[in-house]
Amino acid sequence: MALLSKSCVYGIRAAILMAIKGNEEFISIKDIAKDLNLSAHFLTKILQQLTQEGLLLSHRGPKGGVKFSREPKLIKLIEIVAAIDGLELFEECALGLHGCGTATPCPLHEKWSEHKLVLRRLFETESLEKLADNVQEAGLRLRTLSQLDILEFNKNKRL
Amino acid sequence: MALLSKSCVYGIRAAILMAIKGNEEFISIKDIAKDLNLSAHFLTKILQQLTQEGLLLSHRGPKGGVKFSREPKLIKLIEIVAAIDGLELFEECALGLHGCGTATPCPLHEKWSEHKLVLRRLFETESLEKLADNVQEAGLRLRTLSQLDILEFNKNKRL
DNA sequence: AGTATTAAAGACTCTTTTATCCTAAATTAA
DNA sequence: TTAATTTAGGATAAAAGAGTCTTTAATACT
Ligand code: SF4
Ligand code: SF4
Repeated sequence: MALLSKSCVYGIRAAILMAIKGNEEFISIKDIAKDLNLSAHFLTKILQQLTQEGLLLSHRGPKGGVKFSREPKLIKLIEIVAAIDGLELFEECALGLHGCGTATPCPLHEKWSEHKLVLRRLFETESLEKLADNVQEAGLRLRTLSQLDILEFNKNKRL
Repeated sequence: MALLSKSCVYGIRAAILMAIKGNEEFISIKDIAKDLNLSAHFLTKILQQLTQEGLLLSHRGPKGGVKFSREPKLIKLIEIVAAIDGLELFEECALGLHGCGTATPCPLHEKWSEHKLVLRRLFETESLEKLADNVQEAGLRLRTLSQLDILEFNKNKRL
């Protein structure tokens, strides 16, 4: 199990890429998909969710694409996670018990609920812009790697 | 996305139940499944993984069942997670990038790798016995709830 | 020896996630 | 107005996860 679904990871990567490109004009999803080495159709579906949540604005036709509805600086990672995976991760019990109540807490309750909060803060704190800066500084590596890429990487041990 | 797969959660619940029952004799999987309100066949599959990892001993035939290969006191939660879900959660990047290297870290690297460690320590620290005690003190609630149970719960708002 | 009990193993089904493909609707530009 | 471009949306397919069912093998008890 990964922490986030693949869709969510792709969504985050796309958002970081968009933040890097700035938010001046609409960016075509096809271009983003090409940069990330993803299927454009698939990415379209994912970004649709962000559009429906009001995080992105979209525009059809030539010169169309998507852009953030507000400054990337103000958009936190958790907003993207919430739109795609939901907030379950930060709100549910690690043991998956329903009918939670602090009156009769299940095992792990204390430690996990404390931890959930820390995790949540992490995603609430990180803004897209900060991540974008970080990517640029360190040398971008957002691209989904194909099998060939991985072979290449293993040969070169740097990418 | 949940933190742990359902199989893993079931495995942990079963293990806690077993720890509560003590480790004197083999416990029948059918009985555990009944207590947890799970399919016995399904639980068998899950516990098989723990047996194959050497965490449990199994024995067929009448009076057969499973028991821990060592004291529940010594068994940490992470061992069960490792056997069922693997350690990916504690070892992989939150953004799912391959070819990780601290030389050219991807965004989130610092925060997430720090956090991964905390999460790992949490699972490394909690022993089955401690959880079992906790369950008993607070009033056991390991049972998987059926839809009927949930209705019932919502009526009573306590379980 | 024979029967009942129990885990192991594998075939199979159902659901969810991931991914692809095709068509429709909106929009721009010529 | 026509053609090209681009997101939206639905149908479908493939893969993984969750769960069921049947058969087999081991074991204990009579
Ligand atoms: S008691 Fe705590 S850990 Fe258990 S379900 Fe409730 S919040 Fe989650
Ligand atoms: S750079 Fe850090 S976060 Fe990125 S893949 Fe490597 S370990 Fe994971």
